[in-house]
Amino acid sequence: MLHIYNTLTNSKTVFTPIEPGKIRMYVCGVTVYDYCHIGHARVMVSFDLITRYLRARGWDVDYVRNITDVDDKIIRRAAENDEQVDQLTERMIAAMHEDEDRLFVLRPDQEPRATAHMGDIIDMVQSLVEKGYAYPASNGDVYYRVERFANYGRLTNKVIEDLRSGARVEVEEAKESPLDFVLWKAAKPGEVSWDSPWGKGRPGWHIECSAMSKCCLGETFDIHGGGPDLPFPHHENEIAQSEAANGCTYVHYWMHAGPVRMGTEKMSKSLGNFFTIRDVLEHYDAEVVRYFLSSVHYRSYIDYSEDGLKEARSALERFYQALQAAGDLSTAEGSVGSEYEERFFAAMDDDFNTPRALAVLFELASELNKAVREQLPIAKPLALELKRLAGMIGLLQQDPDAFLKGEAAEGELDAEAIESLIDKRNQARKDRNFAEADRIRDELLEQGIVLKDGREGTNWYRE
RNA sequence: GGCUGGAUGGCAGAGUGGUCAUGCAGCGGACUGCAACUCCGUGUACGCCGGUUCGAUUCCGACUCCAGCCUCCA
Repeated sequence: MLHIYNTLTNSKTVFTPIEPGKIRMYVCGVTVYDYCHIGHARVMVSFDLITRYLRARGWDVDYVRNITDVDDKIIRRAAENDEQVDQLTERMIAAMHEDEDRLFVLRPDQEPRATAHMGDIIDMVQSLVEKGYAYPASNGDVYYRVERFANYGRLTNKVIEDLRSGARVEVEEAKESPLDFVLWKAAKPGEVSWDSPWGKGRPGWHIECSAMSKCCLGETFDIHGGGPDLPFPHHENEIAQSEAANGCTYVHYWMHAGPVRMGTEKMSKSLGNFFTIRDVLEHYDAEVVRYFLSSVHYRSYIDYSEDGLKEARSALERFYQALQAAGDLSTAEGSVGSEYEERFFAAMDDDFNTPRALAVLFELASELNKAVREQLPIAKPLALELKRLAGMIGLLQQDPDAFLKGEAAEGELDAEAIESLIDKRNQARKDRNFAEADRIRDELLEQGIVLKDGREGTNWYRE
């Protein structure tokens, strides 16, 4: 039975869908003014693995992740770059898709963009104004009247009184209360804008998610997810908007990924201590990065480190070496019973516990290695099972040779050159000229090529 | 200050009221011409102080420390 940790109740509970067999899930996506960093990658990979797993278990998942393609930061960055807002956002969306593809992240079923939903956004603001939950202010903005919403703060256990006394924001004079947040921002001269009943302007950040999730998934849906910095105020404000406008429960399960840290601090744009996905992929294989992000439970913090990435590389080498040793699986068949599958499912059903699920896969790899070593017929079925289960979380789907041998980078030996040296070495070994054989092996090792002599000749891989 | 999480062996990281996580690294052995891979074996781990219990790393309470949110940020 699937259990999910719900931020709303701060507890793990049995997942009950609104409609049997179906899951409607909305995840807050990226504001596209810059390249995605590893923190974004964590959210992408986490919800990708969750979606893949749920589908593998037979759920019909409708996965929506929005793109925020208009906001202050985008406008500012476009001005700095001296380009149009939509030029900048198209560029960044393309880059994001490229990053995702490389990380084996499948596209969401729907990727709504704020600029394509202006009508829905304006309708919702209008409805909030009509119901008295929002008001147009003297400066042209429209604000949400936070204190009018009785349940405000329920998601993050905030008390209105505390928020009011702790308000650090400069008091915007046009607001009735410092807690009120903006639904519609009046345009400044020269800014991109859309017509509305309150004049030219653009949406505040929170309203787009309320409007787009309603449009894509309905007024009430199953799961809403996002990064660690979204529960307050973003998701709290979404609840206030949607529940006030629609008059019904917004979301049943709230899921939030944990932060990626650099040293002991959160990796974030505002601290400037971040690595973009493309920076990291310059130096590490994409599946290594994906494995690294999957090797810690999605809700825990994860420390970004070179050592962590190297360890992820070692772990994947172990898996791929086992798969490689099992040989060609294209025509293999047979089953290995349900023990591994059951334990893998039990781990994943427990709030998507990937570290526990991976431990099961390591045991499977270990048994596979034994079977290969002893040339047992169960070897290929074990390998198939390993690949099948790992595939449910988006891992181990590459060809083992491709992963282990990798691509020759600039100035590195290519496969042909390596194999020719291996032939020379094997001739030397045959001649029992071990000094020469070892010299060749050391020469290859200096290039990062590790050799492995087996029954059927010499194999190699890149470190 | 308020609200959330967390503190596990050399490192990473699960979990559990009393027998094994798992991976990396280390050590011993097998295999190998020697290695690598693989296999076998190998570790007085559970922040601190009390309490409950026959027994607590696991439950309860206090304490210390760390992180996230409370401001745009995944």
